Amino acid sequence: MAEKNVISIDKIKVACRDCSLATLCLPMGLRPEDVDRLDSIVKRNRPLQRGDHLFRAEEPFRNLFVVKTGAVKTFTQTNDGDEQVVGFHLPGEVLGLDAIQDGHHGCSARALETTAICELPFERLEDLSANIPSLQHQMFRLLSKEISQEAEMMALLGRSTAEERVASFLLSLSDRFKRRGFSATDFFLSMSRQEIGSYLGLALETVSRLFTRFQDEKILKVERKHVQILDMKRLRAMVNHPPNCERHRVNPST
Amino acid sequence: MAEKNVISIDKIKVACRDCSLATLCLPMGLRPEDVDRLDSIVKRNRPLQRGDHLFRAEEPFRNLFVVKTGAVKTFTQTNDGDEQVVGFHLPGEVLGLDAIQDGHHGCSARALETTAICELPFERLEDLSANIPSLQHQMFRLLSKEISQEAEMMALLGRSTAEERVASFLLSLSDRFKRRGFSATDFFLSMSRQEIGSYLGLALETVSRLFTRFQDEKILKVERKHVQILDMKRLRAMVNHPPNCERHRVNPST
DNA sequence: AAAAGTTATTGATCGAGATCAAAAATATTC
DNA sequence: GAATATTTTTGATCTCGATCAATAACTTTT
Repeated sequence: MAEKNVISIDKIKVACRDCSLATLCLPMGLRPEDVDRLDSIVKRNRPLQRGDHLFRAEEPFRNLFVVKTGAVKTFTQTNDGDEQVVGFHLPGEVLGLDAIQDGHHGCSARALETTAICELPFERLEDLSANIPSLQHQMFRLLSKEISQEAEMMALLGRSTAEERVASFLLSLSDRFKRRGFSATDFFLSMSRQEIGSYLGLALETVSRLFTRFQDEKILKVERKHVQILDMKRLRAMVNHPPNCERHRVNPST
Repeated sequence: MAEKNVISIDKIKVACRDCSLATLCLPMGLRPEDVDRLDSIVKRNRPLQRGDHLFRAEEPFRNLFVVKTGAVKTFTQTNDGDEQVVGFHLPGEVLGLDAIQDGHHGCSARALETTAICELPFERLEDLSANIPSLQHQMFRLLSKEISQEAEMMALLGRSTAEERVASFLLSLSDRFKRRGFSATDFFLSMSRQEIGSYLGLALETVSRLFTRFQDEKILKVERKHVQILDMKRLRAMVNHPPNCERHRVNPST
C-alpha cells in the first residue's frame, strides 16, 4: 500500500490546453491562443499532502487557486474556538474568490487528501482579463456562480431538515463527481463526519445516524468513507419534496 | 398623511457624480471622467411602489440594479410553496449578481417600500469594464464582497442560536444604516417579522419573542417596525461570545 | 501483533425553537 | 368610522436534532 499516493509529476504539470478540466475551469469559452496566454501565468507547485495548508485566514491575498486533483476544505474559526467548514472543493473549482474584496483571506484552506493545485497571480489575471474580453466574461461568470451556489446553501441551511441537508450534500457530490468523469453513484468521501456536520450545520452524530438510516432504507450503501447511491430517485425526492408532507390537510376549511 | 410617499423626481435622477451613494456604490475608486462614462449607461426609471417586482426568478438577466432609496427583498420559492427570503437590499447595494452566471435570475426581487432604482445594462457594463481597469477591479471587488457576505451568512445559519441570529441581523442593519448617514441606533424595519424569520431561518414567533426579550432586558426598544438600540455593547456581545458559555468546565481533566 | 490514537456508530436524555392556537394591535377597505 | 384583513404578540405543547456517554471499528505507531 506504500505506493497508493505516488502521483506522476508529468500528469500534474499538464498545460491548460491539455488539461482535462479545461471545460470546467477558467479556460472555458476561451480561444486556444487565449488559453495559452492564461496558461503562461499559471504556477504549478508540488502537490500538497493531506492536512497541508493552502492558505490561512487573514493572510494577504495574492493568488487564486484551482484544485487540479484531490480535494480541499475551507473553514473559519467559530467564536468558541473550533472550526466551521464553509466549503469542499473538487478538481476544477476555484478558491480564494472571497479574498479579492479586501486583499485578505477570509478563511483557511487545507488539503483533505494529496492534492495538486494551480496557482493564478490575481494581479496578472486582472491585467489579462482587461485584454481578453472572454476571460473577463468568464471571471464574472465564475464569481457569479459562486454567489448562486452560496445562496442555494443559505436556503438549505435556513430551511431544511437534517435529512434534506444530508441528501442535498450527497447529491451535490454525486453531481460534481459525474461532471468530472467519475462515477455518480460510487465514490469516496474525503472528509470526516465531523467535517460534513460542520458544513451542514449538524452534529456529527446526526450525519452518522442519517447515513445509517439511508442504508437501512436501501437508498445508500455506506461503508465508512465509501458511499454507493442505490436509489437516486428517492434521494432526489427528499430534496424536492417538502420535508413535512403532512400539510395536505384532510379538513378543507377556509 | 397622504403626502408622506411623495418623492421628488429631481432627487432620484441625480447623476452618479452628484450621488451621495457614490462612495458605497460602483463608482467607488473611479476617476471623475470614468464615473461620467459609467453614468452614461445608467438608466433611472420612476420609483417602485411597495410590493412592485423589480424582477422575477427565471426571467432573463439583462441588467444589474442598484437601490438608490428605499429597500428591496430578494426571495425564492421553497418546494412547499411559500417564499424564502434570501436578502434585504439597502441604498447603494447591487442586485442581480447571481444571474450573470447563466443569464437568468435565480430569485425574485420586490420593493419593501417606495424605492428608486438605478439600472445598469450588464453587457454595456462589461464593455466599459474592459476599457476602464479601475471599473473592472471594482466589479471584481463587488462580486467578491457578495461572496464574503454570503459566506458569513452561511456560518451564521449553520452555527448560531436564534438569539445570535437576531442580534446579528440588527447589528448588520445598524451598521448599514450608519454607513448611509442614518442613525445606527434608531431606525424603522421595512420588513415584517415573517420576512425576518424567513431570512434568518426562524419562525416569525421566535423573532417576535426575541424582540420582546431584548426589550425586557433593556437592550432594545421595539415598537412594531420602530427599533431603537439601547445597549449596543450587549448586542455585540451576543454575537461575539459563544452562545453556550458553559463549556468552561470546572473539571480540568485531560 | 499489541498499544495508542482517531473516527464512526449507537443509545439515552434534554432543550431550543417549531408548531398550534388565540388574542391583541394595527392597517386597509368600504 | 365600522368592518375586514393583516401583522404581531403571547401562551402551551411537541419534536427534531444537540448533547452526553459508551462502545466499536479502523489506523497508526511501536
